Amino acid sequence: MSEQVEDTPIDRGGYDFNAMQAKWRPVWEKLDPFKAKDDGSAERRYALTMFSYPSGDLHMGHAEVFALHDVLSRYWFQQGYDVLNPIGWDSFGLPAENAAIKRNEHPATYTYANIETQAESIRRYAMSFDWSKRLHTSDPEYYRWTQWLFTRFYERGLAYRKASFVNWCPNDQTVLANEQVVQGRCERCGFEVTKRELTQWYFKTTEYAQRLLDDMDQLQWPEEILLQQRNWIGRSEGAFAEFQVEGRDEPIRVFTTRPDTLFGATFLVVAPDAKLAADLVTPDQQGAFDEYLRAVKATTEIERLSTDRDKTGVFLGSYAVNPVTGQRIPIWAADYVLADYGTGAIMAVPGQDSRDWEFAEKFHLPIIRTVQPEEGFDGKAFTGDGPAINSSNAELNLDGLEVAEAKSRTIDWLEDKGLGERTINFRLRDWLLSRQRFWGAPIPIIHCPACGEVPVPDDQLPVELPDLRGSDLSPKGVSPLAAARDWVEVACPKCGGAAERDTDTMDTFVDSSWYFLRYLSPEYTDGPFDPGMAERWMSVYQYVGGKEHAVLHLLYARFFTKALHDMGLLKVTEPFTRLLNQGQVINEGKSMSKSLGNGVNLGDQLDEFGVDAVRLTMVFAGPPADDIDWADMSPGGALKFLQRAWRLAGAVESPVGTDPATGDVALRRVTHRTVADATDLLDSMRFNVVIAKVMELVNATRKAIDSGPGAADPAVREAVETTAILLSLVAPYTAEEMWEELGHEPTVAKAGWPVVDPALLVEDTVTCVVQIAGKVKDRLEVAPDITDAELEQLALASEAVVRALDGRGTRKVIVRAPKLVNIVPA
RNA sequence: GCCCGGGUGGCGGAACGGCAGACGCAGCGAGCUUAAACCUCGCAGCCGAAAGGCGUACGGGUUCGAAUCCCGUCCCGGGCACCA
Repeated sequence: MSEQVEDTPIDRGGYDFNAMQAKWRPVWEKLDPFKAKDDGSAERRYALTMFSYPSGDLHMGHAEVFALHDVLSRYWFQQGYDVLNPIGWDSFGLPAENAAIKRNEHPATYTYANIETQAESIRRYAMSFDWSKRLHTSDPEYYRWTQWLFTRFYERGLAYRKASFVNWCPNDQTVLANEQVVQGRCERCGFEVTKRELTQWYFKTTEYAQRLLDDMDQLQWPEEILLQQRNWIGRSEGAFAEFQVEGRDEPIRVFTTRPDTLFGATFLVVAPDAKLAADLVTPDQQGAFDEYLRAVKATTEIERLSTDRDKTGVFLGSYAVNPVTGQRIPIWAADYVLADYGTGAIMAVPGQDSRDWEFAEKFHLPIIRTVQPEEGFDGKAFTGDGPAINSSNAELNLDGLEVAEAKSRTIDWLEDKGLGERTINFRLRDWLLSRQRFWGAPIPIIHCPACGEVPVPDDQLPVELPDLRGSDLSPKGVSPLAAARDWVEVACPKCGGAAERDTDTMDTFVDSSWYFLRYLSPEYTDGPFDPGMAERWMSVYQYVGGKEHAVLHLLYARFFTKALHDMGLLKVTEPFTRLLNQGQVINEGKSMSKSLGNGVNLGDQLDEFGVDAVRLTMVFAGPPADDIDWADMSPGGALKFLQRAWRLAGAVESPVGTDPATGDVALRRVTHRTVADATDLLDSMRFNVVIAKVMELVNATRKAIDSGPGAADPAVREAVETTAILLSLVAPYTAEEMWEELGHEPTVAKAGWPVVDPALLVEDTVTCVVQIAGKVKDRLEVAPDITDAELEQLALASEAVVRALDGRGTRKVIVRAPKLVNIVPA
């Protein structure tokens, strides 16, 4: 498509976006208008966009999120807020490491080269960032504080190490957090995830589960994201219940949401990979169990998760006793029970649970219904509500009770007997944060044979990465750091004896869980951030970014903020008050990818249409949250509009400073109405409609010049100056050029938001619609202050109404002066 | 399977329960031009010559009045998915 341009150069009528871009960039860089003042002269607003991962140059997705983010930031600048709008890079991570292996160099080389490329592109894209706040998470000055925070978490027991079966990506050769496993595949590379038993570092996110739920009502976030987080946290109310095991002192504890069905518990199931299973297996079942466990470990997550998969399991040889029936019930191991949810053991109630039913059917275990299914129910397990049946013993009688009542009676009984209690369980797991890769912040822990885990003292931070490159970094299943012996071997900070550094690095999501705090004071050396700055600027007023981070970054950042609050480091408990999720930029109905070959190169688009036209296209495409199919867009149309707007500036004939008061009232009304509408629309983030309104203003101004009061009318200057200011949010180069043409000094970015004269929002006449039975029959031009009675009379006298009524009387007349009359004929 | 979104012209999308289709793209016509491009102006949901009728996925309902609210159905997109 770019060939056309080369063949027949389009006459831009003097509008030359390349020249504008070259002309204004240095001027703006000198003026540096977007630095946060922090002097108390204006209300503060922290505008944040998700920082970039430096994997290459900017792409179409960046172009969209930046365009939307910049509209808001520039809008607030124009309104006079003291805006903090920082930019930085999430510069640790695997791609740099993989590139370094391939090119036999240090990951930093690739990383910082890409950062420079992106920084240059961002400047060209005319983003209103405060560059003095710039940071990179891979700088030692940054990760020093990531490590400092880790040790604070460690001291409070919020960071700990444990062995368990963890998600392992065989391709990236590292463990993954739960949140990074999507449909059984590695979120990053798409490889099938397997399980490995490893000792890993965790953050205790579960300790904050309830507060993460509760504080959601402070957040003005898309409901969709809140819902996803709610589901992810997965609160469920129920009870623990204890089952005595034959020949064992310790009972088995299970978690159930249906304590009312206890009478129907005909067997127990434990997770095969839980320690409990190994404890319970009897010698004669040992062989069968070992074989089963081996098979379970060999299954990939994908297989395990497939719903239509047959239930598998093995009898452990032991028996427990149902506490209400006294029945002897067998204990099985099966992989439909998860080791790390609840207690890793369940009471199976096949009558009321479809998974248990399936299992019972397959292995010929008894099924007892304890809830009366509704009339005509022909299914298997009945999971609905209904009266309890088969549920009584000498002490407890549930028969006839509805589920809710039966639940609470059972729990009361269990608590009474010391056999269990009411509880709440969460689906959320602790956050696995250690990674066996190089390009990340080293975990600041020293393992000492005498003292155990010893956090690196604050004055020895940062623990800098050793200089490894090329094949030193290739994945070996253990961290590459382990091979750097002179780095690993250190003196224990406590006893001075020989000790070793922890060789894992932190998940890059740790870096991004607090970067918005470091932005406040990136040079600060007395702590991770300046507490005064945090008090003045937090929480982030508006966060803009993609919804792919719904349960990853956004949940982790919330967790960090709460933990920091509890440590007394932060006043606020939530990081981001408002959230805007932009859609994706796709092409021809599919997301852009190399394999599909449907990628659109941002650089090409910018070369062909210019920065302003691309930004305008992104903003005008539709509601910010919707995906943009680039194939449906017309950056050429956006460019045409910008030229049309720009030409207005050259047409204005009145001198700068002309008082608009004597100008053409009709055009002035359009101008002021446009500003009023745009203000409301921007406040509700309906940017595409704002653009439509500006287009209408441009059209009205053109008409005023050509066939109205003419180019010398003061209202024309007012309209064009307003256009320039409104356009400065989305097309800064064009707007600046117009502003200069109009006789002003740069920069239009801080010209100030136009003031609306309320008197000009009142129209002379209003179009009143006259309907008969809801169908429009006539339109009347009436005074805006017409009374209901007058209007009704006028409407009934209308020729069209008389014709349509055709002699029928009126049954009812609804009058909504001055806009509408609806006549209901008899 | 469960839970969310969403279905409006050829296309992207507008529309406090009150003129459906603003604004734009593509299209058509006119002016300017030797011609074209650019630019400016105009037309444009569908059927119909017109009057008029029909139209916001489909079927019902509430209402003086429904794209908008309620119920049911279908389709598309997304999230979760053995969480006891």
